[in-house]
Amino acid sequence: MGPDGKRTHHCGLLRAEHAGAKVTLNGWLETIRDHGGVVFGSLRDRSGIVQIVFKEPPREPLRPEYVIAVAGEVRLRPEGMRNPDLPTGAVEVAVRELAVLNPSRPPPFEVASFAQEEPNEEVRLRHRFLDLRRPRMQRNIAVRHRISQLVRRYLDEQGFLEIETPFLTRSTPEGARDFLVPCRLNPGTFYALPQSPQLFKQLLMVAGFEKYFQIVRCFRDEDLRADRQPDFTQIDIEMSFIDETDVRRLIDGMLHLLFKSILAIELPLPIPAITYDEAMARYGCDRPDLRFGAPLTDLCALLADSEVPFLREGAARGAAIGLAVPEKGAFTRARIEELATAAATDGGAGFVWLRRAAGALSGPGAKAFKGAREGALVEALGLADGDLAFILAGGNSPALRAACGALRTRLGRELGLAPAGKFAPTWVVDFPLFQRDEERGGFTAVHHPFTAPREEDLELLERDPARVKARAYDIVVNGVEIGGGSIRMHRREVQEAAFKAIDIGPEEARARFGFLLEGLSYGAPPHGGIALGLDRLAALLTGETSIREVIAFPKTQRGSCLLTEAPAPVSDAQLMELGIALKPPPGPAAPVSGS
RNA sequence: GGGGCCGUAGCUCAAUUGGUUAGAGUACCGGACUGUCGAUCCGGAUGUUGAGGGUUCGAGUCCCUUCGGCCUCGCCA
Repeated sequence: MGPDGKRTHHCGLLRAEHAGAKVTLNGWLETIRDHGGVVFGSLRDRSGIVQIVFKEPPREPLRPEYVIAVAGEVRLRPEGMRNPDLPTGAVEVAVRELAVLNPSRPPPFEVASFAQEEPNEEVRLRHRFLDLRRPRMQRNIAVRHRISQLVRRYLDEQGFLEIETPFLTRSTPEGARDFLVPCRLNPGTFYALPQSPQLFKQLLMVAGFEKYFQIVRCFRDEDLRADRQPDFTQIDIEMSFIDETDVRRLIDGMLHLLFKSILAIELPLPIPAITYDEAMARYGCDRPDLRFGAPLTDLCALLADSEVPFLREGAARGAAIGLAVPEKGAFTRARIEELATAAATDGGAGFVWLRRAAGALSGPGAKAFKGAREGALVEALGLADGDLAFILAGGNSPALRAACGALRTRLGRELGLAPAGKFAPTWVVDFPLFQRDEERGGFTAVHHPFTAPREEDLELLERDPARVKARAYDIVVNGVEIGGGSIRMHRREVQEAAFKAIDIGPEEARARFGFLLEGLSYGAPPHGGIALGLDRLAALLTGETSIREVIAFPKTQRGSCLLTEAPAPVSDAQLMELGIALKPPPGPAAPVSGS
């Protein structure tokens, strides 16, 4: 070993062909197995694990997670002592020299590759540097890297330019809550961290770059979820002189490349599309999980003359839905009632349920389907033997659909209806442009206020905004929204008309988005784009259910980082410099001290 | 802001209906051992039961408050 102990080889790459080689390895000691006369260790670096052997006891104490350098000779292991579970299992390194580069305190949890007990997430996040040392996390982070690199190369080959946009920018109080950053140079003013580079990428199109992309951090101050962090990463794309199909084919190709490179799965192209209306009708959800069937079935016609009052009345109001799943007796009666009750409550409806077994219907709902109606129900729902069916009726149609959609998702999860390893990507298209704002009245943009309406709906913009369809598209895989985008309005008049439809007057539009309107009036080309959630994509491709598993340093549900303990108070001096005074915390007045 | 689950040794968990000194595996410390590979064997030490309050003869267990983690509804153009 040289004086610096630098490695000549990587642990996980040693093979029989290296036998006889003099090597120096650096890494972390995974385990130490001391037999008195002979001592074995497993040495780990990023590439993997190899066994090291000390024929004489090491002079320094060795413990798990010590960082060491060893020099010695690669040897074939004696016959019968190979380890078939290890890629390096045919060899071992006989150590002649050892240097402890750095000892380690006993780790709070086992880092070793064989460790089965998963420490709880709080402990993992508090010691994230150790958690990330575990093989699973090493792999996840490496896959994420692969995705980024593949995407960069793909888009570069397609002629895209990677262009950065500012993080310190202007608050545009549409959409999510902004994170604000006080500006010292102009007391009382604030930057906002971008919710997305939306306006900048459109202006880059005005600027004539034609094809832009960026793998970029976005910031939204909203509540967290398993698939939502306050700062998250988008693959952001914008193109000029294109239509919806161009964007979709571009992303089809990107996903095909990613699935092939990372999972060795050949996605059939083109990725199919379903309209928003169809998704809502069949799955009660705008991001349906198409890995399994169990579509919602409209039973209004079948139930129009039902003897059961609530079924008949629901059908008359256009709110009667049936749903069948291959349950095969997996649920208890109580569980079925629980699931149905929850859905019925959410949908403002009543319910019955029944089973089909040995060709006959049974269960509390069976008596509502006697005689001819039985066959009609079996056919309508495609009821097979072992199926469980829910029939919900009442309330209003959209609410009932949503409730049934949630029920379907839940049944899919609890019954394991989605085959493992299956991926069902789909585009969702023809979204409405606007939705009613229940709180404030009027309309808000479904996607964002820069999304173009369909050409044929332009005249509806003023007359009947609810019926305007958007040139927007979401890409959904296995019930997860991976990304979404739209063709934008590139003509100023259309953009202003759209603002008007969502009650943004000319002054307000100028104040908030003046620079965009300006840009649009100087020869903006037709353009559109999309943004994909890199975190969600990485979770999907690693098989993780939370994006925290593919983010090196994620935040908890309360938005704090358990490692750095951010967010944290700042000093009075810092606040003073920024011209910021904190209000006293709310709550009961502090008791008078003393006496 | 609402609903749900959870918090016991460094870690993963147990602890009967509220009842003796809160246990186990693992990690840790000491010892033995020349072919293990999650080594084995012998021995040892390890607790603010998240925190605070209450009920009770007695609380890990019941009640209230609070802190923290997770899931979820709202929210997330």
